[in-house]
Amino acid sequence: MRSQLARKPENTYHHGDLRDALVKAALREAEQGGAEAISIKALAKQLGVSQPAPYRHFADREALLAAVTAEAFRQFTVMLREAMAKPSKQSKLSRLAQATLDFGLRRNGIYRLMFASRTVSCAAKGSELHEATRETFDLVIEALEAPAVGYLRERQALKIWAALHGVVMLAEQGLLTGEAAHATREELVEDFVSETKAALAVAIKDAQRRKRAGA
Amino acid sequence: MRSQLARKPENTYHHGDLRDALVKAALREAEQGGAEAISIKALAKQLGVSQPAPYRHFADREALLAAVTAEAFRQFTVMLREAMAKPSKQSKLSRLAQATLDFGLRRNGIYRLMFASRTVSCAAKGSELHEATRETFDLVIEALEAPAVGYLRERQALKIWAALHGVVMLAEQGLLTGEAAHATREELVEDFVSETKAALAVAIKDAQRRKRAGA
DNA sequence: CGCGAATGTAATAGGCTATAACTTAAAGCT
DNA sequence: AGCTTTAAGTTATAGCCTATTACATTCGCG
Repeated sequence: MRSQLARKPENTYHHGDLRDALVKAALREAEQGGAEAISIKALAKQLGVSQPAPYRHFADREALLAAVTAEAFRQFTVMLREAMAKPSKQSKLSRLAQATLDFGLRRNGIYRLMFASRTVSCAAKGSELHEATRETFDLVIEALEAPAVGYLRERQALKIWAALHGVVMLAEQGLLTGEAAHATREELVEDFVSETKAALAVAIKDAQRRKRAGA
Repeated sequence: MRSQLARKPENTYHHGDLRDALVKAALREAEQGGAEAISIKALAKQLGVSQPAPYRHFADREALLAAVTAEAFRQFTVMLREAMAKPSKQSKLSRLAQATLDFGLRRNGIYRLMFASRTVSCAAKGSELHEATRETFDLVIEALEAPAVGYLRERQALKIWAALHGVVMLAEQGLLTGEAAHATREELVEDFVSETKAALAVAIKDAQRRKRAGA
């Protein structure tokens, strides 16, 4: 198998691994401009194949976008895992949160593809994509480092996950820049992290008290 | 001036108010499908004018999108004001929050145009669009119904604003549906509302104590 | 009334998606 | 090895969309 980003060599007929090369190249295009920046024709040219060649691997543009988004989720998940595994003074949750913020801003085109496009919300319930989003969310639960306490752990995970996405959104929109901000993105994120930890601590203590009372 | 949504009458040369009609019609198209659903050609046909006619009013598609987004912000702001003004047992903040959620889900295509597209983040600092986003944010501050306490009021506004956007995002993505959710969107939003009120109350008491100590 | 500016039209160029019909090469079978 | 099947790529082409150019019509103001 040949390198995935390579152009087709001049005098060969087959590319070698066009499908993968398309996804990777599309991901690079989407980094800044989002889904709109992905053009099948342009990708084909870039990789040195004819325009219709990509259609051997993807039924249409939507199918390519779905594959790209799934790959984006995989990369995102890997990145979060690394951030959580890295030894640090910060808590796992804090590291996950800051890593999410970083990803959302640095690779915003891809981030929008993942969290603000129709591609995902249209994904069927059992689809590769839908599973990928749940897997990422499971990572958030893991980052809480809390025992299961009824449904409260999932709820806290949902809440901080939502809050993080919101911070990325506002930051990208320019509401968190300039002198008007009164708080950096990182500070806001840490606020949410602390609140989550506090709420979880209360929930855990409550659960223990109920357990003792019941025993 | 003729009705803004009307087609051009059969035998007239001028439409009457094409610019406005284009914006309104585009807004209707974007309601479900977002920016991608807006086609200048299709709009022209719909309104009974030739394809190039819209270019008399907008330099290019981007310009139309910007105008549509600005109009969307105006409608959004009006809607929030109405929700806040309506007499209710709920607090202003709660009503603003639930109204935001409602708008974000019901008119998701438009919502994405407003909060998750490049159109806004590319808007210059003094532009119509940038001002519109700030105006909306000022409404959030107003909804807090709290006195200015250093920068803390703005910070709380930013936080709940971010959280609300995150909830819309997750809901649209399907993470808040099904048995797995353990919390409705509305409950999550109310959680954030309560936390914001609590945090503000603390901040206000703190400020008063500092004032007394200083006096 | 008449003229200029605003607004609309027809014709056209160029980019993109997607399909159809044909070609090449790789992989499997005897 | 030689034949066949199939995966993967090519050329040609249709159709939609954006955008521009050159021309036509109407509105409104002096």
